[in-house]
Amino acid sequence: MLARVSTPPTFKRLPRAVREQQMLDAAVKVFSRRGFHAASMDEIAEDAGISKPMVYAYLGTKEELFVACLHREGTRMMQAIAGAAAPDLPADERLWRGLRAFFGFVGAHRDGWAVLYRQARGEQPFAGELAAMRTRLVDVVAGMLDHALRAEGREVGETELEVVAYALVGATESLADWLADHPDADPEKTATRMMNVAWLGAGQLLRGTTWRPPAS
Amino acid sequence: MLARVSTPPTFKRLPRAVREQQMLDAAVKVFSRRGFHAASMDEIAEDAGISKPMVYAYLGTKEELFVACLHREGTRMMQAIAGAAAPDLPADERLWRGLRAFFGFVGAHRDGWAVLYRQARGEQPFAGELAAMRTRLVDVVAGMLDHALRAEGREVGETELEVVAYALVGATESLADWLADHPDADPEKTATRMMNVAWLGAGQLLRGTTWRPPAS
DNA sequence: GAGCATACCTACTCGTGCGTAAGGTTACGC
DNA sequence: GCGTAACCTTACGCACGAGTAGGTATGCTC
Repeated sequence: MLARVSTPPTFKRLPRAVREQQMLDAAVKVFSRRGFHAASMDEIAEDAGISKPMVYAYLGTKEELFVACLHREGTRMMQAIAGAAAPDLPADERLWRGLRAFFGFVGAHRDGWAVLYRQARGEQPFAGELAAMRTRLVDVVAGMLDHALRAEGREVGETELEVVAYALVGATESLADWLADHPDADPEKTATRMMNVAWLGAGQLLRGTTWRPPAS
Repeated sequence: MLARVSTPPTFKRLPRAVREQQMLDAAVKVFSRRGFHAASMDEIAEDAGISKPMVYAYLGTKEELFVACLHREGTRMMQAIAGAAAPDLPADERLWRGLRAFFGFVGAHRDGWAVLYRQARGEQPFAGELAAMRTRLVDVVAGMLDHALRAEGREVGETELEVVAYALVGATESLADWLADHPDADPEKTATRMMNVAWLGAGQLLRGTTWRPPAS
């Protein structure tokens, strides 16, 4: 009450949709800085310029809030990538565009997405959420490889394909981390480097060249 | 006291070194099942067949305990890999042996190491610990690539090298996760697959072949 | 300008789990 | 056979943070 006197005009009453976005912004920021567990609802509320019960009223429990963050950021990323992927282009062109979009997105949301991603990997409750996104990505990549293979009349076992896709996605994530940790690095250039590793490696595989273990 | 009567011979007094290993075993098990935060010291103590204050007396706080786990498992892994790396072999042979040792290790410690690794990525307090191990790995790989490059009279910028190494390490970790999630998958085969992607891709790069972005 | 819904707050409860104090028991040296 | 040191216990203090109860202000509708 006493404090109220000094801040009468500060409290703007805002519509729900706006406040929800502010809360999500704050949540992403705090979660990414502190990690899921170390982040407190109080801090998120304070950072959003609002009180804690409002967060509960709008976004639910802490876990639900985190999932909401994951969804918003994940959806944004998927859209950014999907927007760049014209399905009737040659495989390397599609891969290139996808990678460029992906690294562009990570570069623009450094502490946003990459760190949420890191977070969600460990925490049991969200392993599922994240695994789903990852699986979608792997499937997309595997599909692309498969498509390119069939176009050349070749074919490869399903597991084989999945594993290669897994490796590529892993390499890409790893470079995304690297990018997030190097604020002055160029996303475009990073995408090119990834493309080099991925395409030369995968390209060889597509052409039927394989490496065989020595007889040891 | 009453309970004591029914269990007089149960309590073996064991030397510190033995108990410490038992505690670490239990800690690795519980941390990997529950995750760092969800794991409770009580459960770890119970699983080790000992009471909580003993854990504190020997291994210190929860964070210190986790770091101790990380160190033990990390050291074991590094040794497994180092033991397989004769420095005077050709680069692809060395890479192959390293990968085989690595996947062999992960295969043998599925819920041990791979999951701790996943854990440590997110949690702020351990980002440093893990980053150090990762950096060592990246340096080893980068050194190998550099060595192979110079042998062919070629040379590449330092960042370039680091990034490629980063991508390879990321892809390898990703496959390690895949392996940990597929209990009946063959580590040897997984290593071969990784070798395919890595070596064909890196091999091309070594030979000077590079992919260039289209003029868009 | 009464009524009603929505935005928003302060100030609590309560569980959980880290870390510890204080004391009991076994082995071993002398 | 007795001290002493290491081993091991039960039982607690205490902080922190998720989630809530209950109340106040604001604006919109008729």
